[in-house]
Amino acid sequence: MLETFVRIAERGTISAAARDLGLSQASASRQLSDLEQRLGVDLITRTTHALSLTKAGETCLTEARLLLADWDGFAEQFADEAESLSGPLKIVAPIALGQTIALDCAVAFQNAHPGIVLDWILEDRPIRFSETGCDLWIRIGDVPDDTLIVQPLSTVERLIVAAPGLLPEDAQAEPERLVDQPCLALSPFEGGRIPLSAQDGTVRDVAAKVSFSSNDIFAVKRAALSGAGYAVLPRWLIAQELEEGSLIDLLPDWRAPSLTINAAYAPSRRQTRRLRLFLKAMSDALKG
Amino acid sequence: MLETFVRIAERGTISAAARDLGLSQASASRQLSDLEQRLGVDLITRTTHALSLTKAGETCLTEARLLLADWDGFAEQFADEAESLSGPLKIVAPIALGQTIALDCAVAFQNAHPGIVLDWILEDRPIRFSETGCDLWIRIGDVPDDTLIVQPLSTVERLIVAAPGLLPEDAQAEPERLVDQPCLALSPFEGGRIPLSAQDGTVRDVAAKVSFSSNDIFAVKRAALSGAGYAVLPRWLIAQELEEGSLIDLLPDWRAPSLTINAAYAPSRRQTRRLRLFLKAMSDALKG
DNA sequence: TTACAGATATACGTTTAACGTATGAGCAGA
DNA sequence: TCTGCTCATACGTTAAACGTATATCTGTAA
Repeated sequence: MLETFVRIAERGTISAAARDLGLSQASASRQLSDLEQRLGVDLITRTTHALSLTKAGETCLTEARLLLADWDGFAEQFADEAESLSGPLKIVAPIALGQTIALDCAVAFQNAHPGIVLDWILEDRPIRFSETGCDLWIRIGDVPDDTLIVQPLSTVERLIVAAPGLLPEDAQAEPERLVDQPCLALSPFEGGRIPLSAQDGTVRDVAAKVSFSSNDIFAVKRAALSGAGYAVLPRWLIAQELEEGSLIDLLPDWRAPSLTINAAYAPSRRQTRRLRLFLKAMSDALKG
Repeated sequence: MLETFVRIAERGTISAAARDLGLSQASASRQLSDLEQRLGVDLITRTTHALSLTKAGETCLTEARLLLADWDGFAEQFADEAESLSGPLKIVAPIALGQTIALDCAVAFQNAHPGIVLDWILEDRPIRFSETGCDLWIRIGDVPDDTLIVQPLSTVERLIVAAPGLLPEDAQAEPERLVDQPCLALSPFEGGRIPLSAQDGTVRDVAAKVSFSSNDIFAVKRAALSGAGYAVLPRWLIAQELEEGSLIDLLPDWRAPSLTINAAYAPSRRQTRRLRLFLKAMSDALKG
């Protein structure tokens, strides 16, 4: 009943929700009516071709999701630990991360637990998490939603790199060597300055001469590989290139501020075991 | 289903729970079996004449109560504000408080909302709240259960009083005048000293010569009224006697440490409206 | 020891609630 | 206008839940 309502709200149509749940359209429609009557409020205003949540429907949706998650967690806590995991797991991740190491981890998790059905959504922009029906939101940097529980998974080391030849390799290199070089920036890049810090805590600001910027980090990486300039890139993205030597660490003693990879989820009283274990797996993978 | 399980656990027999819920004994028994099968765990070990919760049953009970409370709160939040309150409200209160002003407040609340069914339990000793099935626990002083949400309702001013004649009334009286007088103590009374503080913050410890002690505050009050000595009593207990003059404030400038009246309840995501309003009424009554 | 009162679990027929199919009406896009 | 999709309602069917009846067990009192 609650599940049907949530599904209807997510899919935007009663018919689609009914198909999802293996119900007839008539049943889904009736369940929604019943719920509305039981609560004494209209939840969804229906025209024949478009549904929209009422004000009460909005709050009902978020509350219902929490309630369902609580119930899932409740039922699951008694399940035998040895029992295999199963069930849906819908996750939003940053695009670049979700195409590479996070994806590897997720796929490995799915292989280890064949009963799990992963829905892997890539999206860099902030989302209204509660409206997405997702179980987990992986995000680099702050999570702009204080209704969620945020758990840091790992930190991202960011290096100044370029293709060999742009500058000679130099273990003692100082930040000032960057000022005349073209910078390949990941937009939005604000302020035009790159704050760098050394291992001993010294801090230095370097002006960046941006010659290329993109909102796609793979494009920035490719530009760097082609020798177009230097870029600030996370280690996980360029680990292989560093090893191969196709990119080199221009300032081995200096690092751009590290970012935090956070995991955010709805504050249900007891999270499902599959989410708990997925979080653990992801945390281990990102730290290792 | 969950409700049936909780009721069975509370009543200790399936038959009684079935009667409470208006079900046949067979249905209640089957619902319990179904729940156990669904969770895959034995919740209650049954012999023909006695039930006892298993380990899993214990945790299931507390979780189920929270889940049910959440559901109640969920369903209720859409109810029309104008609708009258109804439903059960089971409350544990300290004996003396629950026989006097708190009782007055509770009865007034019940009169204002005839649909409410109050179950008013008086108990001074710490309880295992989650095992009682209560909605609210009113307690003077600390609440020894950190799984609960604690909300201070009011503070209790405590005066040094005695019947007239024990000592002459004296607006400038100093604590030292007590040392030779018999003290009527509420047990447990530990340390043998009464810490007093003046309005200006001055603190003074007075040794108490205990000649009488009781675990019943009404007995202490009565002993004081009979002139047996002085006592430390809360203002709400003796407001009328002070007005009549049958007890007098021996140290008008000094007070024993005040206590806090706390309200504690289970951390459900959304408390029921009746509990919320009762708390407000009780808070107003105790502060006024 | 025996009888009884009160407890639980199961079997079986019945009632009730939920479901699916079918149908009519409404709206969008071709 | 026509087609394809939507939602709501009516109706017959299916499945779940319920109650009655029954067998069994146990603690208590005769």
